[in-house]
Amino acid sequence: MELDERKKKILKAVIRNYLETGEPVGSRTISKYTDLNLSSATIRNEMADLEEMGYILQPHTSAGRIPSDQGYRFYVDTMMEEKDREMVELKEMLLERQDKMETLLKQVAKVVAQNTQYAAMISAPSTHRNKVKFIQLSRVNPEQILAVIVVEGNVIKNNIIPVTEEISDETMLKLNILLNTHLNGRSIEEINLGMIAALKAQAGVHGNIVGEVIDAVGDAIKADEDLEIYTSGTNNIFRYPELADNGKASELVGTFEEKQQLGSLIQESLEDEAGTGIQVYIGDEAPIKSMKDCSVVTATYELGEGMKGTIGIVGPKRMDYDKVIGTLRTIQSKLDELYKKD
Amino acid sequence: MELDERKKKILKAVIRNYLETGEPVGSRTISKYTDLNLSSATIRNEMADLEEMGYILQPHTSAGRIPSDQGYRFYVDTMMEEKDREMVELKEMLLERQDKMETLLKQVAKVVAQNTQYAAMISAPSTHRNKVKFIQLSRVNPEQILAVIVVEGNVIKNNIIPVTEEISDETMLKLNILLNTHLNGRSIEEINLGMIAALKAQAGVHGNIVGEVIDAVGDAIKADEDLEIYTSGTNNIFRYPELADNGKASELVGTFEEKQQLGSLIQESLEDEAGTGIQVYIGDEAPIKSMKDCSVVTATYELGEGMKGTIGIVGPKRMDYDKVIGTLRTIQSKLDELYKKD
DNA sequence: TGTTAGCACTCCTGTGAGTTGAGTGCTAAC
DNA sequence: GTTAGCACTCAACTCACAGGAGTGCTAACA
Repeated sequence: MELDERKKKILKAVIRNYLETGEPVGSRTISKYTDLNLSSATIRNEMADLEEMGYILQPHTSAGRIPSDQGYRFYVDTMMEEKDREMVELKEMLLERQDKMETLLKQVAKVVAQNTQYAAMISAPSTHRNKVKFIQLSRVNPEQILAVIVVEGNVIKNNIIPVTEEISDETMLKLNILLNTHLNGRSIEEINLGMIAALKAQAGVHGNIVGEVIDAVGDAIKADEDLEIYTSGTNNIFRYPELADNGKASELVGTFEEKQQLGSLIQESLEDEAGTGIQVYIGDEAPIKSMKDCSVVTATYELGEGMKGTIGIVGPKRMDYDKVIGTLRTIQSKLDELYKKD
Repeated sequence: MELDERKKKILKAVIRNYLETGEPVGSRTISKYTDLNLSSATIRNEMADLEEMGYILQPHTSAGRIPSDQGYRFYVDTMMEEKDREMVELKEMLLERQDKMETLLKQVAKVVAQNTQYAAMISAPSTHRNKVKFIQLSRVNPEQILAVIVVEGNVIKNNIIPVTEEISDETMLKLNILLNTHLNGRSIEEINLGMIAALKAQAGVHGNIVGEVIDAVGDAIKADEDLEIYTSGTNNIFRYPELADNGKASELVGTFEEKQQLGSLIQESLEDEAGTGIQVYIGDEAPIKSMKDCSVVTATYELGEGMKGTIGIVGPKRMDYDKVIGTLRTIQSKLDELYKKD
């Protein structure tokens, strides 16, 4: 059977109505609130067809229809009319410049959650294939040396190294030069065991310091990889009865707290980039099973230098996709501006 | 009226029973499950007295009794029998040494949540009245200077300062000496406007760099104050019907996500230290209003050098206080050991 | 005087019947 | 192809009623 123009209109009307009310929608409603000028009986026939084709379904015989996952998918793919969202709070927020990435991200998540009334998450931007940019050893006091490692993307790692023996200024200088000449500009793949051994040999009795520094380098690059994720508005899930029942709510809250679980979502969204960087997962499409009754919309954002992160919104399947996607687009461009201004 | 031995026994029995079942407990139950050998009628008389005195209450006329906040309070203050908790996971966890404070705290929170089946939170230890320990400026590349500030307690703050003019090695050295001689060992109160002005004047054209460094010093000390808090097991609240209903659950989840709100609790628990450092807040006693139907137990822990943090457990009023307090005590001592081993 | 048995009373809880109403599918007429 | 009409379905609500747990009170007992 074919999905002609009229069927599409009806499907759209069903979905729109259901997104608003959350109640199954009947033929009479459609007949009244569309410009099709068709009687409810005709609508009923069409709806029976749509059901057969899998776009909508009936919770029970004598109820109206609700969209199926396939229906939502069709809607998202072909019928959406993105709303342009103006977010006052966001503008204000970005006016007072955030120095700390963490604060910025938390704020963005908060604004998104407040604007959409869904749960929001955001991952810190991560660069891949980091290279060492700069290393600095300094003596804090006779027993402690501070190692600062800066890797590309200005991720900074500090490490305090305890030392037993006295270390002269000269030695410190030597170690600094040694480390910088050999490690700067190197990626983690380039720093191999042979190199490490050679460096340690050159450092002589202070080989252990070199060892610690190299460990810290590894950490600095890795730390960047185990992505930090911030969430906001988790409690918005209680707004939607279909998610708020005990079992589901508990699972979802758990997932949002155990942020690692969200990692797979972030990952997938970063990899599978198609054009605009906005992805919609409906029900089982998301890689997290506790979200099987949810829809998830993710957007990748870029903060320059290939620093990519992901923003995600989790809500019920009857999510206001138009609004959500509009919001995410706005955020994308604001973040872009923000970087350019820097 | 006086609270004689028998009344106490009955009160204890009512509370114990209610903690287990969560159902109002009737006179017959008490008569059967205590060694008092009294008939239900007698128990009823006593229970009427206990109700009049405010220790227990009736949800409705024909129901059993449940403890009032006052009843819980009395129980916690005078009748508890702490259980010694052995936590296998904790031991294992602490065996594999955690290098990162953050990971350690998250793990502790997780273990506590899993062991108690309540929601857990933990604040990072913070030292008060920090002093600057060490400052180091270094040139990452011609346009960027990295400032590293170490304050007491080894809190480290990095700041990248963009510069337009070329800065010579000599100037860098001078700036380093200038900053270190004047700022090291100073607390935030000691660094006043006059001092800042003087430093800027001495730095001449590079006054802006000094300004940025001083801002960073402020941040480093402040960063330590706006406490980091980690949570775990938020979804445990769904185990307890009295907390799981939509409105309450939503509020609680919100509170746990907005970690600042938990700050007041942490603060209070740190200040009001009476001996063991364990505090019990029943209902309204806690400074957070979304927890009015909860009980909160907090414990301060010390990681040496006056680094104090707080662990908290949030659950229903019918919390297994004995177990929770036992657990917290165990954690306290384990963390203590951990520090000593260092 | 303290304890207990007995009894009427309260009130939550569960159940089953009956009603309502929204919505459907089908048929026949337009 | 569209529509009016009608019988049918089924969740949701209401209501009455029974059951049961628990109480308070009274009177009797040790």
